Amino acid sequence: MEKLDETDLKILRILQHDSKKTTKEIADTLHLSASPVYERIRRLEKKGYIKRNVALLDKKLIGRPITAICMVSLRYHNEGFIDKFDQQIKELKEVQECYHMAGKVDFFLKINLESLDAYHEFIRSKLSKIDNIGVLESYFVLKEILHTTAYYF
Amino acid sequence: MEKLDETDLKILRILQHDSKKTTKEIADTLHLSASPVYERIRRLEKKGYIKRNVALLDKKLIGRPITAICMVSLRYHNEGFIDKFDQQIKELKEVQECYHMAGKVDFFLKINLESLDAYHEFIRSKLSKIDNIGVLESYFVLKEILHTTAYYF
DNA sequence: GCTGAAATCCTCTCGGG
DNA sequence: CCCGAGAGGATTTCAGC
Repeated sequence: MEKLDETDLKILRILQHDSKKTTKEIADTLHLSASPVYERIRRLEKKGYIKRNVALLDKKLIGRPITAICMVSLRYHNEGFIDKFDQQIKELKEVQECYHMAGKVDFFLKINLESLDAYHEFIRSKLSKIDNIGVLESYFVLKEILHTTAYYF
Repeated sequence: MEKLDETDLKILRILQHDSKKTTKEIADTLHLSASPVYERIRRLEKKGYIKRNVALLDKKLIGRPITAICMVSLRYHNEGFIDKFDQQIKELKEVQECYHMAGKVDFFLKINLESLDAYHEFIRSKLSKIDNIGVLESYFVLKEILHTTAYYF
């Protein structure tokens, strides 16, 4: 698939907001029959445009109300050290997002936990155990103003 | 629903990783028949534990490869000003996440765009048009180390 | 709350334009 | 690329335990 046409884009826009829409429903809004929509979705999945389908949960209801943003700078910046940091971060299930950044801060982390106590314990027993961390700054989310997984395109 | 039992939790853990799993598949792994799994999922949706089901797209393939983290501090902090900021941010489709923070930084924003030029234009023509912004600092994502919507529970 | 069966709807395939 | 039809499954409901 070299390029997506407008129909593909429309399908992606629908599915990134509601992946439970049936092919028939989508077909109806696009004035098509089910088969081409079905085939297109399958192609979009196969080619990686759609990475996965997930349920988004309510973090407060499931008992993980605390979100922290953590800014980390490494002490040493050789390739080996950065790769090792990557690996170690991926082991930490509490980390939802981790980005390697350009600039004076090396990494942004988004961490989700059940309480502030748990955060304290997380920093103490897990994050600070990772070698090579120079600076570590934590910020706490007071309120989620906006949170979507959809892209604007 | 006052409290979730272990079966509910297992269902949520499965669905937040793959919402396309059929009730039958889930029922098999939990050694149940399809009906109770079906009923539980419906209850979990109705009660808000499951907020929505979405397709996660590949941002590079759909042409939105640039992610920026933006830290914003307001000049004035009255209630009215904060609410107004919330409202104005929600209008900006390029903003995927916005958190009101505790500490010297007031807001974290995650912004997704097609290019650095588009980011420049976004700041110039949209973000900086919002009243009351005091400090605005941008960071760019070099590499996404980890990005999941699943919670660890 | 669970099971099993039955009805309905959707998914998925395929012949044809 | 699309349509339409048909077989096989999944969803959804419900009586019974």
